[in-house]
Amino acid sequence: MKSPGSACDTDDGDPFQWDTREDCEVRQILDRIADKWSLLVIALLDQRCLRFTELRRRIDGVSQRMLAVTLRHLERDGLVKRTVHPVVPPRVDYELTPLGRSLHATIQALVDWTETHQGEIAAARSNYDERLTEPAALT
Amino acid sequence: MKSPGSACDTDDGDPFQWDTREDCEVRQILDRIADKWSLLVIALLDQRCLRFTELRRRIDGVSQRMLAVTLRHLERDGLVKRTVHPVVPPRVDYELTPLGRSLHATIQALVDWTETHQGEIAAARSNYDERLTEPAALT
DNA sequence: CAGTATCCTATCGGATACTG
DNA sequence: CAGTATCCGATAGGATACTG
Repeated sequence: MKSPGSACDTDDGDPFQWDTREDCEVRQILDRIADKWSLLVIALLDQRCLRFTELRRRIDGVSQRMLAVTLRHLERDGLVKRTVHPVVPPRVDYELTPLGRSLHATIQALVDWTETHQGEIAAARSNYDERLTEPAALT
Repeated sequence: MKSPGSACDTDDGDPFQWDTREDCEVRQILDRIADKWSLLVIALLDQRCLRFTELRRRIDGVSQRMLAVTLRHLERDGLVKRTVHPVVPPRVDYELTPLGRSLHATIQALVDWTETHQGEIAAARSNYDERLTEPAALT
């Protein structure tokens, strides 16, 4: 029943299935940190508390809208604490919660991995790309 | 020059800037694992080598197109090895490279974090949401 | 200052049809 | 079996204008 001579045995009898859709828990947090600006915001706020405009200045290229949306998401997930000071002009401080700091520490492992292996990845990409552009060495 | 009475000192004099755009290295791999199917493919292939159709069956809801695109990306980044067996009907095996296994191990930390803290996240969301729907307790 | 509202576009990903 | 090609809708995100 099994195809021999292969490194992979294909007994697809065992029906091990994964939580394939959005109900997978890790998706929730992955969608959060993977969007364009969240990770940057978390990294900055882990250094110190910042105001809205300070964040805008430090994150080059972020639009006012997207910074607001990003902060709202992070606040909703309990990763960022928003503090409104009732003064004029208004002043709002953003800081990481303990949960946010904990997440940032965990993400740091991924950042470190990327720095360590970025050379391998770049090499793999070059290899893959040139293999497509010059299909010369066939023999 | 500084606004006193705040927990946050706002000396925005220090110009610590981040790599805000796509040239940030971690973005490369974050964009890879954060798309809809890559993480699932990596997780499955870390258990064992699989064929195209086997992956399709195990990943409920993935389209033929997106599975192909996902695998091509992972292959290009050197995370997945593609092996074509010259037989009819064609047979193609996919397996993680050592680099891919290494990445999956690193991601696992994030998965574990999510499982540990999903309760806190859910609680924060409920809290945030109900605070919007019932703005009653103001006093 | 710290947002919200509106509009618009680019990319992601699904459905379907076709092929070596 | 293992894809590719084409079309098409949904959504992320940018630009701009307005507000408490």
